[in-house]
Amino acid sequence: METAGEHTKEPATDRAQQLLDAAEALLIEDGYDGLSAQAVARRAGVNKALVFYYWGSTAELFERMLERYYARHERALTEALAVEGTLAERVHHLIDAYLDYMEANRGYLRIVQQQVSGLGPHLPVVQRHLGDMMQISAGLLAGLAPANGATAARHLHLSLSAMVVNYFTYAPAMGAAWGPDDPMSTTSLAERRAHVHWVVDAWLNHLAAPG
Amino acid sequence: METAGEHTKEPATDRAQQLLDAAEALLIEDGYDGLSAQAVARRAGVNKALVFYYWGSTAELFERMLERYYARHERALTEALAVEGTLAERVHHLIDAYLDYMEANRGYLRIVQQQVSGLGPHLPVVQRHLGDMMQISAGLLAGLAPANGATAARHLHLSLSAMVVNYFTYAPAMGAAWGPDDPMSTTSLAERRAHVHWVVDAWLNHLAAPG
DNA sequence: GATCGGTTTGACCTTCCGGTTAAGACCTTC
DNA sequence: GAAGGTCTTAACCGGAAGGTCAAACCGATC
Repeated sequence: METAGEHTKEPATDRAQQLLDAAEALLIEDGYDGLSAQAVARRAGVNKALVFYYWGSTAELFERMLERYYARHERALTEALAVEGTLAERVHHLIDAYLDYMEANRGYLRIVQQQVSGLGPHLPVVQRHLGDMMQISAGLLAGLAPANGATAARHLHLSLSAMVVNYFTYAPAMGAAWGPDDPMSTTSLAERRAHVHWVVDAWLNHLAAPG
Repeated sequence: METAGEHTKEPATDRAQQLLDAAEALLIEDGYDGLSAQAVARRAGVNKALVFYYWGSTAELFERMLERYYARHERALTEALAVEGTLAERVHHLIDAYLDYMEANRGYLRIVQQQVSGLGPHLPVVQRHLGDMMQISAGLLAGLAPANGATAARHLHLSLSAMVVNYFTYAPAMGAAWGPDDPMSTTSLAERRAHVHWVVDAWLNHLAAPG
């Protein structure tokens, strides 16, 4: 009887975590295409067969990585929502948490985007969590967007998320066209943060006085 | 001496176009991962070797497909910009053209997103065009966003593009969480269109009277 | 020191990938 | 109908992928 090879649940062994971390590092460096049992094992300095011994399959390993990302993300957002304040302040808090998390977890966006746009095998997982996070965020936004239709909370959520997420995806990919500064530098990120906050203020303003 | 196998320039043969179209159809159905010389050939009903006979390599075929998408997209945007009107009207026109193009070319977004987020082999091509389109759009937006910093034209462009693009990427991926209606139905798309227009109006409003 | 369990490894299997090649089919043109 | 280019195909190659397996390792326990 194996101890680690229980593939129905997630193994919590040191080795298993080590492989998970190796996969995450690899994802950040080489993208999703660079992920393979061979590559993960090499990165962790062990034999390829260990990946299957601890995780059963590459699919389960990658899915676990995805779940870990989502768990961290949802916790970050929930914590941000727990802070008291006016509705506007709470939205600003949410944005900050969102940006902070993206900044600290560069591989997260990559794998999610990859799955969604590439009809990847883990799409159901992504789908489920996208729904969950929409509920979290839309619950707050519904407070300031009573109307249905064009200003429905789901639209606001999607746009908010889009403005945050696409910065990390596209600003670095624009190269010199973005500007002289590195989009991932502290000052650039602060500028983007200010932009998103400004947009939200514009929303609030326009919702209050749509002239 | 070959006639079609001139791999330095793009072949314009019927067969070559047929393979290109097959690749595009395949991209829409199965995503970028589903693309392979084998799959493209099978889809077109011909032998795999023809892909290499006409295109030299799968990389060149896919790159040509990408270039074709971008050429169409840039033409659509340029045409939209040629329409006369107030600044606000022209921005609304630009949004409409953007949305129309995305709606009509579902594979486009998929391959671009895939390349950018997956550090794909065609990233340089994407990078170049992202820069070009930024110039096109930012040139217009600069007229209404004089300020540097948080409201710089490049931020407005990125946010605009994000709100359009992410709808097609994420709304369908949210499943039931998005709502009862199919996000790609005519009425849903019209609602999204109204949303983006509303956001732009909010921007203009807030730029004029930032209180 | 023999045994026993969990751990680790190298060697191997199948499948699919991009790509090549030699030969056959086809279609003009003389 | 022979010639010669164009088009198309089956067969093949090397490499890398996911995955399996039996054997070797190794630290406990008796």
